[in-house]
Amino acid sequence: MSASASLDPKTHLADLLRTALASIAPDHSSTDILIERPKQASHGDYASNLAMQLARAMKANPRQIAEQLLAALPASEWLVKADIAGAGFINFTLATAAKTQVVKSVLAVDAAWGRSQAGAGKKLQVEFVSANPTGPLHVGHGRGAAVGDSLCRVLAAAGWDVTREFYYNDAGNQIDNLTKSVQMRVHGLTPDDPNWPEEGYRGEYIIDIAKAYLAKESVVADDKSVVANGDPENAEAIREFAVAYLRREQDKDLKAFGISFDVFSLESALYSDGKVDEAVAKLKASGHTYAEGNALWLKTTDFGDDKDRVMQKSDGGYTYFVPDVAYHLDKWRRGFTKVINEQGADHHSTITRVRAGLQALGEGIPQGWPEYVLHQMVMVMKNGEEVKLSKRAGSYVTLRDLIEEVGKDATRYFLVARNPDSQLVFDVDLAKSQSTENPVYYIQYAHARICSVIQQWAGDVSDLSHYPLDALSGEKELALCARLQAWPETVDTAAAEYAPYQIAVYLKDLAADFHGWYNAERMLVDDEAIKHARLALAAAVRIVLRSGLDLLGVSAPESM
RNA sequence: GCGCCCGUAGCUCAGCUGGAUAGAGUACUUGGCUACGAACCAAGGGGUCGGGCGUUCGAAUCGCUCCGGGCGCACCA
Repeated sequence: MSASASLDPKTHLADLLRTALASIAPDHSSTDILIERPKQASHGDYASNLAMQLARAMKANPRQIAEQLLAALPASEWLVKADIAGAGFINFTLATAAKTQVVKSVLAVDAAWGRSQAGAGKKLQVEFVSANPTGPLHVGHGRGAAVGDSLCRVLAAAGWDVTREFYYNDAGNQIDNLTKSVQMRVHGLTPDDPNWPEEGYRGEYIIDIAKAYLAKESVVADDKSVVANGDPENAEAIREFAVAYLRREQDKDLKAFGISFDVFSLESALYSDGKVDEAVAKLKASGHTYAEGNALWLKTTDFGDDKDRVMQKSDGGYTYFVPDVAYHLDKWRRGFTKVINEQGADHHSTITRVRAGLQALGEGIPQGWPEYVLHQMVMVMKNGEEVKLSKRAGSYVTLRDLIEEVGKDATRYFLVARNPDSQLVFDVDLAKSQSTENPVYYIQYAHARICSVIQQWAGDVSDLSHYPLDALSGEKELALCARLQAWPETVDTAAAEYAPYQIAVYLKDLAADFHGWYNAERMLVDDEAIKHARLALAAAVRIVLRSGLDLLGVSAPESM
């Protein structure tokens, strides 16, 4: 085979077309050449709409342009034929060898198949989950965790140097409410008590914290150990203990979910380190602030907001976005020229404000920085009814419940497999009672099946890459090859669009292609050439299934 | 009222950045284990892509406008 063997068919065809284009219309040689896979087999293996794209610019009939392109197309061993169809499509039919070579490519590089250098090793930070330490993680946090972590994995596969960060809002009113709530419980009072704070947290877990505090338990959370003081009157001690206690619980849940972070940032540290004061001083010096009605305002309208925002309240305290600005200035100074914040859509209003504040600083931070991935709300259905998520009311489904009842793999798959722009209905009953019908098992089953067959073959998997693939010629086999061929671009697209759900979609298709083939053909047949070629294909599928499941944070079991 | 997101088969969702006859799963109706794992496969019915107008060779995809649903529009975080 010629040098073309090192390329994938799509790139090869684009190169051929580019050569032809340069020869017939040098003026338009910079036109983007799009090669796509037709939905219908009768339209060939690949198709290009180049002639139609050029029609407008060249003021000519697309079919005539297509004819000229074909006449100028260099010969290729991979190309069986290229013909013109419809309004001016160019349909390519490839040699079988061009379609099956992907199996050798996959086996040669193993898990590296699908990894790219798109990110060029540049630093990138993803902040996700960032739950307030005021209660256990719920399903919404779970979605953020599943999407954020998977996004990190996909970006890393695409060549980025990824840092995972969790930001704790461990200061402010919510923490005061938490402290009051725990203190009430320490005194044995219940939410029915007339003195119970209106904004207090009513969940059962508050009782656990109060008990642990009175028992003078010690809590180790991430970076420090806190021993409960036990004094019912010491609000500061209660606050410190409650926050540490809940951070520990959240850490446990995240660990059970297969998620870890590189950096934990604390809002309280921004105050104690003087970073908030510094940001405020810079904002004041920028000339974008003004005093009105005993408060200090930031002219966010200078940066696209629809109205100005208060940054310092008349009681002297800062509004919540001020520490956010200080926090992001810190991110910027840490060298992250690319930052993605994964949050619930209810945080949408902060985006404009934080970006406006950052630009007002005059530090040269770009307009669109940081970037955001917002996931829409998760609606939890139980017993056919919607479960309201309210920490204060104390009725909600925790992430821990889901992991224990549905399993880590199914929970992660379910929460990541959908476009974050769409609302998610998590039917707990369905997830529990019909867990064997969850698509994640369908994908894992394909992996386990391949493992089983290869085990029964009892040969050396590393030999498979040396056998010829000529025996692969069936429709299902070639479709499977085409699917494998599409994996690297699937990863790249998912990374570029911050859309890990596309990995899940791909894996379902890959598993379906495999199951269909598996039921139609036997692998362990007497004919050695056929057996080896089919095993090689299966081994390649297994590699991609593993890689893909890993990107979702889902395990790839060898038996189920 | 303003901003963002969504609306595709009974239900849950894809749809490769504007391509050719809109696809999966589920549910329903059939068929396939003395064959490498039936947690699987094959076949069938099921659609005004929320409605309308526009942009062009071509629209589920882009623009405008209605309708419906969600989330935000604090000197809360």
